Amino acid sequence: MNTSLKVPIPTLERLATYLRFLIDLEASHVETISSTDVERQTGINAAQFRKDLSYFGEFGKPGVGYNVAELQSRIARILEIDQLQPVIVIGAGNLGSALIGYPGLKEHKFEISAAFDSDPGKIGRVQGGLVVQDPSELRIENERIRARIAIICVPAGAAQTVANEAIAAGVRVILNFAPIILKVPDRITVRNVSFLQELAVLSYHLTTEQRK
Amino acid sequence: MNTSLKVPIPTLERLATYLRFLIDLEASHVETISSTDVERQTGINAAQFRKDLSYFGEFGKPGVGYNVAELQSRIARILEIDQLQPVIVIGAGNLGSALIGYPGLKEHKFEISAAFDSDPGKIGRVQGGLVVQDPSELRIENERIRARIAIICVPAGAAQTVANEAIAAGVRVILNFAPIILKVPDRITVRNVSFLQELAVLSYHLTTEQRK
DNA sequence: TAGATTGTTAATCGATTAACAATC
DNA sequence: TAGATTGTTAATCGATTAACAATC
Repeated sequence: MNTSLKVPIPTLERLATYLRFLIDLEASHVETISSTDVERQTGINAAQFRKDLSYFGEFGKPGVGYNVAELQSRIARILEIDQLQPVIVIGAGNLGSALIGYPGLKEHKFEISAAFDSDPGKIGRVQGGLVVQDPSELRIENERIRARIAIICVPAGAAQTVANEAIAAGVRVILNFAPIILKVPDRITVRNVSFLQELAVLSYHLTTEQRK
Repeated sequence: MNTSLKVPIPTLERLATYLRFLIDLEASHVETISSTDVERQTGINAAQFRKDLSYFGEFGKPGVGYNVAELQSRIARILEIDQLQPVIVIGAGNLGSALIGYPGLKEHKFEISAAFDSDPGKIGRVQGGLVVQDPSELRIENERIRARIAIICVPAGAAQTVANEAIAAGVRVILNFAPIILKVPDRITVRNVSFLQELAVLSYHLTTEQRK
């Protein structure tokens, strides 16, 4: 095994893809799979797959392949998706509501434990079984919930402020949907999701015709 | 200028970030900006910024910097975000509805021109000014709309089928929210957005504590 | 044993960044 | 002219992939 501590981000992203794929395989009662099978079915290079796994140990049997159930549960453990993880959502607009109502999260052990919004018209309302709260409650609420993950779906103008509040409340990683670059301390990890960025890249591809 | 045709994907992603940033600068009446300013305010390396732009031409004046308004409009042109682009949304559940109702899209010249869903309970209903249609209408509808961009927000099980239908209807690039790897012809570009993948990567970061 | 497939090393490829001559 | 900053080349860094000995 590759004892180095530096796991490339692309490797982590693919790990999540493998996990999804393995869950589907298990549902279709496939017991064993080889790295070549993975390549055929996902398009991810077989050597890449093996290399990705090598950061975390040995998972297969030479000449045989990988046990689907075992690999699945070991990847889940690596990604800490084997135990329920509380998450807070800040911003209960269209997107926030969609996330709160998304059943896939719970299936992957992410549980939305609280929702916040500064709109007085939303505070106190119930969404997906949660009462929407004022962001000023964030700190006190999170003493109880102890969420380390926050999802930010507020407009760009409010994002930095709520990010600061979330961090003060003990959040350590942030999934940011606001189209803005958040300034955070080094110890905090942020991942940005931007529909507009995705669409912009696709839009460029339209101009150039071909490309794989 | 770097006449090579191969623009790295990360460069395109950053281009979208620059565009957003420049729009904000323009709103604050900043007229000129240097690559060092960009680094200070976005965290993106100054050389990187200059290199990214170099794929598309010359944009600045040595000793002076870049004209914000001009750079903004030229990047918009490169990404084809200077003219209204029709988009179809397939899947009008929580996420699909959120996208249909997202004003940021129109601001960036993406116009959702049709929405489809196979749920009979949704077909015929109006959402965000659009009548939800049966996916079997996709082909005929798109003869009129001529959208080349489709956003897929159906469950995993239905995603490949609707992708095929979208492609048959003339769609050339796909933004896929379904947690599945779509099989598409080489000429089609797909970008995947996966909340679960994002959360999984963040979840891993929690296990390792530090990291930037 | 022969065939298959792993885990890992080494080679390749591509993206980031530092350095600097050219230019305003 | 002196100072600032560009665009681009070259050096560095990191990720992908091919190759293969080890192993079932």
